[in-house]
Amino acid sequence: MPQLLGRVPAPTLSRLRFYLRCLRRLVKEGVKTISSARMGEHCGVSAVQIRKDLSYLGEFGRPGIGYDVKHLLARLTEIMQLDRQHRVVIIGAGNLGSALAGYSGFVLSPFQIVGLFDNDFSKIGRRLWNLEILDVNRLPALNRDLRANVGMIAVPADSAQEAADLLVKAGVQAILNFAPAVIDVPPSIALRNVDLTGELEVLCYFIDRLPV
Amino acid sequence: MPQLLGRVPAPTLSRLRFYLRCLRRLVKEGVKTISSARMGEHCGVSAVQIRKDLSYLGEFGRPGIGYDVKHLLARLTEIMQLDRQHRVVIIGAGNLGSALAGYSGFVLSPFQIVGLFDNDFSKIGRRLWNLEILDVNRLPALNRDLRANVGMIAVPADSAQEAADLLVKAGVQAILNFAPAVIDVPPSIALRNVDLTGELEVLCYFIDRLPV
DNA sequence: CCGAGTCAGTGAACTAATTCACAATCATCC
DNA sequence: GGATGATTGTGAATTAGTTCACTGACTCGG
Repeated sequence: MPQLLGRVPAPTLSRLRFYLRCLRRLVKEGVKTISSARMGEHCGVSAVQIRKDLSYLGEFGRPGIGYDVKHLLARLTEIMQLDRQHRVVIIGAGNLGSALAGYSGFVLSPFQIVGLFDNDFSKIGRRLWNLEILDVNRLPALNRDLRANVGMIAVPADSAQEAADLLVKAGVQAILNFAPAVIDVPPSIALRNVDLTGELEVLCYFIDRLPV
Repeated sequence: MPQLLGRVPAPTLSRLRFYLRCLRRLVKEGVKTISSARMGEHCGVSAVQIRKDLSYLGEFGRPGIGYDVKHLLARLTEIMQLDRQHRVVIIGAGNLGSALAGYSGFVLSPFQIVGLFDNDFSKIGRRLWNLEILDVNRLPALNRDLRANVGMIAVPADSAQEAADLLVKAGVQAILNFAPAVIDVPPSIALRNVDLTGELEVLCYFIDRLPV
């Protein structure tokens, strides 16, 4: 495992997904090579920014030509560790949890939903998208078989920390938190937050304040 | 409308939602005043950072005391324009769109879902969460009555730009895009993107690369 | 009313990120 | 095979964001 962390700026890492997305489309369209300038147009990032970002990860391009689409995609996929399957459990079988469990974007992706958990006894035992809703308190025990390494938290803010603790105890390595709450996990576990209403709120700030 | 834009750094704006969230909880708990240090612990931001952030928006605190919780909450709410109702339409009545339409976080919030649209004739006309699913092509016309000023895009990447164009034509002022695609809107319209699989992908980068 | 302790606000120093400017590389055409 | 135009990779300059260090306001206890 190349220890690329620390040298790679966080904004660069966030932009990498745009490049991945763009490259996948280019592969589908049969495009063989692409310049940083052209790719920049596609994903709304300056050409220099793309070259700089990629330079943190290695040298992929050829002067005068550009980047080999397939090769760059393969390398980035590898660096992002998307070349292997990730087994995902979801905590919270409410609206959001159910939507995530059935999200079509996961088919043909390296992410496979292997478990759906809740603490509501009226939900436990029912089936959803071919998954049985399981008792969240049994998660650490059940994960010996499930072998999930990624967890998604889709519970109300009050129980988010509790859910996180159970995921940690279950041994996942990465957590995506959708609850509008600050949660605490050991430093060795990767954590990112997605805040729906938060994003909406920030959006409102800009209303009537943008240049025409 | 105070023209606070441009002077306020984007990261500050993103952190504001943490402060809002924290203040709302403090109000509920009956806390009267709070210092930047204490608030920092609550929302995982340094005390100086909080003071600096707030200093971009005005002077809210009193030396030796801290911030008056209710007052600060009211002022931030006003600045973020969350003191008025926002009318929201959702495009895409699939898994994600349905989950958003029924999201419980919106009750008692300034966001009210007033319309749910799709282009799939097998869905149009059906009801979901007390909303009739409407033909997305009629959105610009129907929004004269709906009067939505915010739109959420929950369609596949292919049709995201199309959805955005319809929202613009309908006259919304802000768009929250959940489709994994780069979309283009006039500069006067606020746009933010939420990228579920993208976040998951970035998360994977950190697996096995975090310090123990 | 004085002294000790708390805490907001902020210019200055520092750190991180982006953009600039340009040398080096490569295909192509004549 | 040398000139031309395209394009990468990167040190240097610039810009943006964060943290430091300190001033001055305020409370409280005696």
